[in-house]
Amino acid sequence: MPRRIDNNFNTEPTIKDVSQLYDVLTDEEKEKVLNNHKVKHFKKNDVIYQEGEIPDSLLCLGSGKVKVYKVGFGGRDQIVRMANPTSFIGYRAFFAEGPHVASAVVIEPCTIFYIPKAVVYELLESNHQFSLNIIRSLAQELGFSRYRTVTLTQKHIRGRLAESLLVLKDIYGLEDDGVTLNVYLSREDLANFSNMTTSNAIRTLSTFVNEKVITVDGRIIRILDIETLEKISKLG
Amino acid sequence: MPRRIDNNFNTEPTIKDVSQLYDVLTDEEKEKVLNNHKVKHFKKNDVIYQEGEIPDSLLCLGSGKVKVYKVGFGGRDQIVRMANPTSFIGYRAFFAEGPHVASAVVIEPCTIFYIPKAVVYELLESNHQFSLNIIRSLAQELGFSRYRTVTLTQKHIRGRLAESLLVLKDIYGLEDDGVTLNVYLSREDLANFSNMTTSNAIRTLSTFVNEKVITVDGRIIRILDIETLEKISKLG
DNA sequence: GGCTCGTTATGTTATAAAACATAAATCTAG
DNA sequence: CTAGATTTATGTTTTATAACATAACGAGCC
Repeated sequence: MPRRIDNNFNTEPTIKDVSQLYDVLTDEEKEKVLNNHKVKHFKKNDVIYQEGEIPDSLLCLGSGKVKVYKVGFGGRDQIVRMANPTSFIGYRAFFAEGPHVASAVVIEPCTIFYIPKAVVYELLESNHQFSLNIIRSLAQELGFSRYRTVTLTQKHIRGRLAESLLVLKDIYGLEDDGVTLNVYLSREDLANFSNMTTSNAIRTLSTFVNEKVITVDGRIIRILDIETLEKISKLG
Repeated sequence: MPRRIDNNFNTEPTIKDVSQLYDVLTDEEKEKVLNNHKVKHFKKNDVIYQEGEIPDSLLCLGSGKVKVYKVGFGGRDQIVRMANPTSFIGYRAFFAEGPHVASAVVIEPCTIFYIPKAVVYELLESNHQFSLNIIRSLAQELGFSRYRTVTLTQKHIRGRLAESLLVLKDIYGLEDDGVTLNVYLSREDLANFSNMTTSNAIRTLSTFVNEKVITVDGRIIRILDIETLEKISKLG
């Protein structure tokens, strides 16, 4: 497989990049956040948190890529979210004040900011715009989750996989060439994101290649014909 | 079919009953809400809101029962929520500041309180505990939605229907006899809640009756053996 | 009382997708 | 550089569930 391009090699992120948080704070609040957060680095396949753990900090993904998945019944996992910078991760459990009900694992090397619970709750109290941002994030993610429930239960395999590729494009974008999906998942992850077996993900990817909708080179996927891909996604 | 019992015949609800809202307000804020809300009544099968509409008020269900569903691809609807008093409805779209992506229809006669957008945003600004309640609600509902995504995609028909019956029991409870589900859905609604065809909902209900797990009398469902029902739900 | 329409019930057939079975290709570690 | 493990690929069989087809039942209406 060709080398992956590291888009962040020259820009080590800081918590100031988390605009959802930092942009709405007063100078005093910014000071508090800057002095009261930790930075951790994770490498590929590291576990960031696991189902059952109780969160004690709010986590922001500064750089890298993360999958969030629930362990299913027949052994198959369901990826419920693919997170991109700079968004909060594990924040659903944090704000529900309960345990994580999914696990987060690194797809691409990550920088993660940890803001202690007490600090976050002080911010929620002092800064209603921050609260509004959290509310809006949760509301949008709930909308996405319900949409996915319907598509994952009702669309056929081709539609589900096509949709997943389009969702990944929306989340991570394309590389400079305008066709290469800027995320490299195993067939198994792709299957777990699309609610199908790994075999069927492989098979269906192959048919997309045969139909000249995409090309596949290892884990690198190039979208050749996005209109057709959207049509496949729509028709189910 | 026997007469349905109206649990609210002697208690017309008011907005003061919406504890998630009213209990955290200051006297001044209570006054504002009391003077600035509308009450509407709906009868069975009425549409409260529809996919695509833009919400301009926050809605609270004072009494009654509501189904929230998304129109699927193959014509089959997916019920994404069954709402009970006294909870907010349609609030996901309201707080995401976008259109409704699902429709809400009355299952049992409803009283609904409408609080105008401007008033809600004033409250969010002045009362951080109210914001926290909204955040917690959304976070919990997102957790439920993701859980359902996994069960609806991975459990088999029996497991899905068993789980739906248990979820309905958790939401609406049982009648005084301790066995009768306190909600009366058509087989079609039950199917749309459980991601299956109406035929299969009918068929599977019958097998549960044969196995003496439940009894069915029209739309009245009695849970005879909840341990077995939980086992069926767990095993998929 | 008989009629119509929506709902419930049940049997049969078709099919999408899982499960199973190998094998080839690729990566990883010693 | 080789050996083992993991991932990808592809063909075959099995099965869960949708789709289809009637029919019985019940509620509301003339």
